[in-house]
Amino acid sequence: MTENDRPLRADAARNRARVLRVAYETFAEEGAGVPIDEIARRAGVGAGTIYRHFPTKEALFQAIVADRLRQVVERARDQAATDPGEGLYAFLFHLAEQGATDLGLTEAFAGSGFDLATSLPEAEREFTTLMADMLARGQRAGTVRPDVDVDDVKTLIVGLQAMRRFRGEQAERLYPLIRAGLTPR
Amino acid sequence: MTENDRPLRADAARNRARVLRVAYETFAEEGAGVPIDEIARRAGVGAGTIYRHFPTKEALFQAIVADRLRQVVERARDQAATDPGEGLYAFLFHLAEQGATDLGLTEAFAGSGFDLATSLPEAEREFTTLMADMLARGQRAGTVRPDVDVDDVKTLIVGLQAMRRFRGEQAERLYPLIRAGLTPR
DNA sequence: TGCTAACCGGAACGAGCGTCCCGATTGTAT
DNA sequence: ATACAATCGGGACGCTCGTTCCGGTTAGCA
Repeated sequence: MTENDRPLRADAARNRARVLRVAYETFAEEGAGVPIDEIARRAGVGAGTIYRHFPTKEALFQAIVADRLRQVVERARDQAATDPGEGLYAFLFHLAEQGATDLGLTEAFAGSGFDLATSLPEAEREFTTLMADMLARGQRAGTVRPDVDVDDVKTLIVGLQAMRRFRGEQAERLYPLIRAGLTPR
Repeated sequence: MTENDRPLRADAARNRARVLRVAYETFAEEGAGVPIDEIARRAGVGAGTIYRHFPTKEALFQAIVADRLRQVVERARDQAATDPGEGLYAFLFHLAEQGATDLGLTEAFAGSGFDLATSLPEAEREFTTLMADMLARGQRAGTVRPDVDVDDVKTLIVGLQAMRRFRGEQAERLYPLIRAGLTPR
């Protein structure tokens, strides 16, 4: 019960929203390593203002990642409903593209100094469930090998995002190849 | 011509070798981010001693990586000579395994704050040539798709090492899958 | 309008790390 | 054995960055 229901003062609410928006962009561009002062500068506030809304830098990063994950999961749900056979592939490659423009998300998946399952267990569980679902659908539709499991898909996501992050658009050339590897012979 | 041909004093030579050996192990375990003081402590010397042999931490890291690359290339040459069809696959998966126990090497390939082609152009060229060679052999032997090029292989290496590094042995389950993707249908 | 609690910016603090410096030590040539 | 130059260890310095603190400012209510 650390909740505080009293509504924020107008300026405080404005600043909080501003910080969130700027932090979102900044983590995406620079990754989790960016200094708090840089986010404060971009948002036009003092560092103290950020710390009044988020107890640590880590907490701010988590808030952003949780939100980002929610978006990704939502999108994937639509994808899966549309085409069971393609859902998993569309999701994988979409995630890879996201990783290209969102360094923070990539780091969250890779787990560099930040364990998703520990920090955001709820979001992680939702994400895993969704993936299991899409995988099963693909396997039923015959577009995905039956011997692939959820952990394999998670591993693949890490690899795909690393390729996309470090090798740029060059990585896209490998998507068909990955798909071929996942397809039953 | 920044060379200095005068032989090192006995203690200096001993320390230099000791630092190289310890730095090798330490970068492998902890990655390029490990403090110089930690390497100095493990080697039983002062930080100043390291700086007398290597102008910067970066230079020490480069020296280690260059050596590591040389080993990898040498091993790959043997591999390629033995079995043209399997050479590329053996090399890829060997590199992935190396990445598991050698964080420094992984970082060098991924290019996180360190561009191989710029820092060690010679080693990089040799590495690239070897890869092109193995790729061509595999394609001639019919075990590798003809539409794959050297850049694709480099991208794959980044992905494989990321998988191995962040997902541990779990990554090995995907090796056959990657191979399937690379094999002509 | 005036009061006050909430909020603000940014200076200050402390920890971590790369690099430099210097008085003490030691290898080596004579 | 002696002398001197090379080398050594580790403390000092400067910088970055997360976090805290505080004197000044402002929103919201009476």
